[in-house]
Amino acid sequence: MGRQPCCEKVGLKKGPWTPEEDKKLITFLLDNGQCCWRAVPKLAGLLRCGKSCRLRWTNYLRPDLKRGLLSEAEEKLVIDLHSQLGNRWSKIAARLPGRTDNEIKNYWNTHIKKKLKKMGIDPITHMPLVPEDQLPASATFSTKEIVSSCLSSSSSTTTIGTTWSFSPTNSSVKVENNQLESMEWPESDYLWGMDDFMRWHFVSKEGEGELKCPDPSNQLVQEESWKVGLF
DNA sequence: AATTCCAGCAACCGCAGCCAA
DNA sequence: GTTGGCTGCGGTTGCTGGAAT
Repeated sequence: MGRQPCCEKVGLKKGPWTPEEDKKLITFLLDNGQCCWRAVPKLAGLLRCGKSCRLRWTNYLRPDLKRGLLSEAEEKLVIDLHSQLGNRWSKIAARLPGRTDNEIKNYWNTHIKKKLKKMGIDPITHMPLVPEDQLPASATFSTKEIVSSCLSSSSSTTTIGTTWSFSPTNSSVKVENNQLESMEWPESDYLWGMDDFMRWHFVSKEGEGELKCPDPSNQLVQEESWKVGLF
Protein backbone atom coordinates (compact mmCIF):
# COMPACT_ATOMS: atom_id res chain seq x y z
CA MET A 1 0.00 0.00 0.00
CA GLY A 2 2.35 2.73 1.12
CA ARG A 3 1.68 6.25 2.04
CA GLN A 4 0.06 8.75 -0.20
CA PRO A 5 2.42 11.46 -1.41
CA CYS A 6 2.21 14.72 0.51
CA CYS A 7 0.49 16.27 -2.47
CA GLU A 8 -0.60 15.43 -5.97
CA LYS A 9 2.68 15.82 -7.80
CA VAL A 10 1.26 15.70 -11.32
CA GLY A 11 1.45 19.11 -12.94
CA LEU A 12 3.36 20.67 -10.09
CA LYS A 13 6.41 22.78 -10.74
CA LYS A 14 9.79 21.81 -9.32
CA GLY A 15 13.19 23.43 -9.25
CA PRO A 16 14.24 27.02 -8.62
CA TRP A 17 11.61 29.54 -7.60
CA THR A 18 10.92 32.51 -9.84
CA PRO A 19 10.54 36.06 -8.48
CA GLU A 20 6.86 35.92 -9.42
CA GLU A 21 6.33 32.78 -7.36
CA ASP A 22 8.20 34.31 -4.45
CA LYS A 23 6.03 37.40 -4.65
CA LYS A 24 2.83 35.35 -4.63
CA LEU A 25 3.95 33.33 -1.64
CA ILE A 26 5.15 36.34 0.35
CA THR A 27 1.97 38.28 -0.37
CA PHE A 28 -0.21 35.37 0.63
CA LEU A 29 1.65 34.58 3.85
CA LEU A 30 1.91 38.20 4.93
CA ASP A 31 -1.80 38.68 4.33
CA ASN A 32 -3.00 35.42 5.82
CA GLY A 33 -0.23 34.19 8.08
CA GLN A 34 1.01 30.63 8.11
CA CYS A 35 -1.85 28.18 7.98
CA CYS A 36 -1.85 24.59 6.76
CA TRP A 37 0.92 24.31 4.21
CA ARG A 38 -1.00 21.82 2.13
CA ALA A 39 -3.54 24.50 1.31
CA VAL A 40 -1.08 27.32 0.76
CA PRO A 41 -0.13 26.68 -2.88
CA LYS A 42 -3.73 26.42 -3.97
CA LEU A 43 -4.82 29.51 -2.07
CA ALA A 44 -1.77 31.49 -3.18
CA GLY A 45 -2.18 30.46 -6.80
CA LEU A 46 1.03 28.49 -7.00
CA LEU A 47 1.72 25.27 -8.88
CA ARG A 48 3.93 24.02 -6.07
CA CYS A 49 3.81 21.36 -3.41
CA GLY A 50 2.99 22.64 0.08
CA LYS A 51 6.25 21.27 1.32
CA SER A 52 8.15 23.26 -1.26
CA CYS A 53 6.31 26.43 -0.20
CA ARG A 54 7.14 25.85 3.45
CA LEU A 55 10.79 25.28 2.64
CA ARG A 56 11.01 28.36 0.46
CA TRP A 57 9.39 30.50 3.11
CA THR A 58 11.31 29.22 6.13
CA ASN A 59 14.68 29.17 4.42
CA TYR A 60 14.65 32.21 2.13
CA LEU A 61 11.61 34.45 2.26
CA ARG A 62 10.95 34.94 5.97
CA PRO A 63 11.50 38.63 6.71
CA ASP A 64 13.50 37.95 9.89
CA LEU A 65 16.26 36.05 8.13
CA LYS A 66 19.86 37.17 8.21
CA ARG A 67 21.72 36.55 4.98
CA GLY A 68 25.37 36.21 4.18
CA LEU A 69 28.21 34.28 5.74
CA LEU A 70 28.15 33.36 9.40
CA SER A 71 30.17 35.65 11.62
CA GLU A 72 33.10 34.26 13.54
CA ALA A 73 31.06 34.25 16.72
CA GLU A 74 28.21 32.40 15.03
CA GLU A 75 30.67 29.91 13.59
CA LYS A 76 32.14 29.19 17.01
CA LEU A 77 28.69 28.81 18.44
CA VAL A 78 27.73 26.35 15.72
CA ILE A 79 30.85 24.29 16.38
CA ASP A 80 30.19 24.21 20.07
CA LEU A 81 26.52 23.36 19.69
CA HIS A 82 27.39 20.66 17.19
CA SER A 83 29.78 19.12 19.69
CA GLN A 84 26.86 18.85 22.08
CA LEU A 85 23.96 18.10 19.75
CA GLY A 86 25.47 16.45 16.69
CA ASN A 87 23.63 16.91 13.39
CA ARG A 88 20.49 18.30 14.95
CA TRP A 89 20.49 21.32 12.71
CA SER A 90 17.11 22.64 13.69
CA LYS A 91 18.14 22.70 17.36
CA ILE A 92 21.38 24.45 16.44
CA ALA A 93 19.55 26.93 14.22
CA ALA A 94 17.17 27.72 17.05
CA ARG A 95 20.15 29.16 18.95
CA LEU A 96 21.16 31.45 16.08
CA PRO A 97 18.56 34.12 15.47
CA GLY A 98 17.91 34.71 11.79
CA ARG A 99 19.63 31.54 10.65
CA THR A 100 17.96 28.43 9.26
CA ASP A 101 18.74 24.77 9.74
CA ASN A 102 19.39 24.37 6.02
CA GLU A 103 21.77 27.31 5.97
CA ILE A 104 23.72 26.02 8.96
CA LYS A 105 23.79 22.50 7.57
CA ASN A 106 25.17 23.75 4.28
CA TYR A 107 27.66 26.01 6.02
CA TRP A 108 28.80 23.14 8.18
CA ASN A 109 29.29 20.81 5.25
CA THR A 110 31.04 23.31 3.03
CA HIS A 111 33.06 25.46 5.41
CA ILE A 112 33.33 24.27 8.98
CA LYS A 113 33.95 20.59 8.23
CA LYS A 114 36.95 21.47 6.11
CA LYS A 115 38.20 24.00 8.60
CA LEU A 116 38.04 21.55 11.49
CA LYS A 117 39.80 18.85 9.49
CA LYS A 118 42.50 21.33 8.61
CA MET A 119 42.86 22.07 12.32
CA GLY A 120 43.17 18.40 13.07
CA ILE A 121 39.74 18.01 14.64
CA ASP A 122 37.31 15.29 13.65
CA PRO A 123 34.13 17.17 12.65
CA ILE A 124 31.96 14.27 13.77
CA THR A 125 33.39 13.51 17.18
CA HIS A 126 35.14 16.84 17.79
CA MET A 127 38.10 14.80 18.94
CA PRO A 128 41.61 15.50 17.70
CA LEU A 129 42.47 13.71 14.46
CA VAL A 130 45.65 12.13 15.77
CA PRO A 131 46.70 8.57 14.86
CA GLU A 132 46.33 6.33 17.90
CA ASP A 133 50.02 5.41 17.99
CA GLN A 134 50.96 9.06 18.17
CA LEU A 135 48.82 9.85 21.16
CA PRO A 136 50.57 10.74 24.37
CA ALA A 137 49.94 8.68 27.48
CA SER A 138 47.28 11.14 28.50
CA ALA A 139 46.24 14.48 27.15
CA THR A 140 43.73 17.22 27.40
CA PHE A 141 42.38 18.86 24.29
CA SER A 142 40.03 21.74 24.09
CA THR A 143 38.05 22.51 20.97
CA LYS A 144 37.70 25.99 22.39
CA GLU A 145 41.43 26.50 22.41
CA ILE A 146 42.03 24.93 19.04
CA VAL A 147 39.14 26.67 17.34
CA SER A 148 39.91 30.02 18.94
CA SER A 149 43.54 29.90 17.98
CA CYS A 150 42.92 28.69 14.46
CA LEU A 151 39.84 30.64 13.49
CA SER A 152 41.31 33.97 14.29
CA SER A 153 44.36 35.62 15.69
CA SER A 154 42.20 38.24 17.36
CA SER A 155 41.75 38.06 21.09
CA SER A 156 38.38 36.49 21.39
CA THR A 157 36.65 36.50 24.73
CA THR A 158 34.25 33.75 23.78
CA THR A 159 34.19 31.19 26.54
CA ILE A 160 32.15 28.50 24.89
CA GLY A 161 33.91 25.23 24.32
CA THR A 162 34.17 21.59 25.14
CA THR A 163 37.22 20.12 26.77
CA TRP A 164 38.09 16.52 26.08
CA SER A 165 40.45 14.71 28.40
CA PHE A 166 41.26 11.22 27.39
CA SER A 167 43.60 8.54 28.46
CA PRO A 168 44.45 5.93 25.80
CA THR A 169 45.67 3.55 28.48
CA ASN A 170 42.22 2.91 29.80
CA SER A 171 40.29 4.28 26.82
CA SER A 172 38.42 6.66 29.03
CA VAL A 173 37.23 9.99 27.76
CA LYS A 174 36.16 12.75 30.06
CA VAL A 175 34.11 15.50 28.56
CA GLU A 176 33.80 18.86 30.16
CA ASN A 177 32.05 21.91 28.98
CA ASN A 178 33.22 25.30 30.00
CA GLN A 179 29.71 26.61 30.22
CA LEU A 180 27.90 23.48 31.15
CA GLU A 181 28.78 20.91 33.68
CA SER A 182 27.99 17.66 31.96
CA MET A 183 27.14 16.18 28.57
CA GLU A 184 24.78 13.85 30.35
CA TRP A 185 22.26 16.53 31.12
CA PRO A 186 18.85 16.22 29.58
CA GLU A 187 18.48 18.49 26.58
CA SER A 188 16.19 20.91 28.35
CA ASP A 189 18.89 21.50 30.93
CA TYR A 190 22.09 21.57 28.98
CA LEU A 191 20.75 23.68 26.17
CA TRP A 192 20.66 27.36 26.86
CA GLY A 193 17.35 28.99 27.02
CA MET A 194 16.78 31.91 24.68
CA ASP A 195 17.05 34.17 27.69
CA ASP A 196 20.52 32.84 28.40
CA PHE A 197 21.54 33.34 24.83
CA MET A 198 20.23 36.87 24.81
CA ARG A 199 22.45 37.67 27.76
CA TRP A 200 25.50 37.28 25.58
CA HIS A 201 27.03 40.44 24.36
CA PHE A 202 27.26 40.92 20.64
CA VAL A 203 30.05 43.28 19.68
CA SER A 204 30.57 44.58 16.19
CA LYS A 205 34.19 44.29 15.26
CA GLU A 206 35.27 45.45 11.83
CA GLY A 207 32.13 44.12 10.28
CA GLU A 208 32.35 40.86 12.16
CA GLY A 209 30.23 39.91 15.14
CA GLU A 210 31.67 38.67 18.36
CA LEU A 211 30.01 37.16 21.41
CA LYS A 212 31.21 38.30 24.77
CA CYS A 213 30.43 36.77 28.10
CA PRO A 214 28.13 39.09 29.93
CA ASP A 215 29.10 40.98 32.98
CA PRO A 216 26.77 39.55 35.60
CA SER A 217 26.73 42.86 37.39
CA ASN A 218 25.38 44.67 34.39
CA GLN A 219 23.14 42.20 32.70
CA LEU A 220 20.61 44.67 31.38
CA VAL A 221 23.19 46.75 29.56
CA GLN A 222 24.73 43.62 28.05
CA GLU A 223 21.38 42.35 26.93
CA GLU A 224 20.55 45.59 25.20
CA SER A 225 23.97 45.67 23.54
CA TRP A 226 23.37 42.23 22.11
CA LYS A 227 20.02 43.17 20.72
CA VAL A 228 21.29 46.41 19.22
CA GLY A 229 24.30 44.66 17.69
CA LEU A 230 22.25 41.89 16.24
CA PHE A 231 19.35 43.82 14.85
C1' DA B 1 38.65 31.02 -25.87
C1' DA B 2 36.95 26.57 -24.79
C1' DT B 3 36.55 22.93 -21.76
C1' DT B 4 36.75 20.58 -17.43
C1' DC B 5 36.63 20.47 -12.61
C1' DC B 6 34.91 21.61 -8.27
C1' DA B 7 32.85 24.19 -4.41
C1' DG B 8 28.74 26.23 -2.77
C1' DC B 9 24.07 26.34 -2.16
C1' DA B 10 19.04 25.87 -3.20
C1' DA B 11 15.81 22.50 -3.39
C1' DC B 12 14.00 17.80 -3.16
C1' DC B 13 13.10 13.31 -0.97
C1' DG B 14 12.07 10.08 2.48
C1' DC B 15 11.33 9.29 7.11
C1' DA B 16 9.87 10.14 11.92
C1' DG B 17 6.99 12.30 15.19
C1' DC B 18 2.77 14.20 16.49
C1' DC B 19 -2.06 14.47 16.67
C1' DA B 20 -6.84 13.77 15.66
C1' DA B 21 -10.39 10.58 14.35
C1' DG C 1 -4.69 0.79 20.28
C1' DT C 2 -4.69 1.74 15.31
C1' DT C 3 -4.71 4.42 11.26
C1' DG C 4 -4.01 8.26 8.32
C1' DG C 5 -2.74 13.05 7.46
C1' DC C 6 0.31 16.88 8.24
C1' DT C 7 4.54 19.03 9.51
C1' DG C 8 9.31 19.25 10.37
C1' DC C 9 13.93 17.35 10.09
C1' DG C 10 18.12 15.61 8.16
C1' DG C 11 20.42 13.54 4.21
C1' DT C 12 21.18 13.95 -0.48
C1' DT C 13 21.00 15.64 -5.16
C1' DG C 14 21.80 18.52 -8.88
C1' DC C 15 22.37 23.13 -10.79
C1' DT C 16 25.33 27.19 -11.19
C1' DG C 17 29.24 29.97 -11.33
C1' DG C 18 34.03 30.55 -10.71
C1' DA C 19 38.71 28.59 -10.95
C1' DA C 20 41.95 25.82 -13.20
C1' DT C 21 43.86 23.78 -17.26
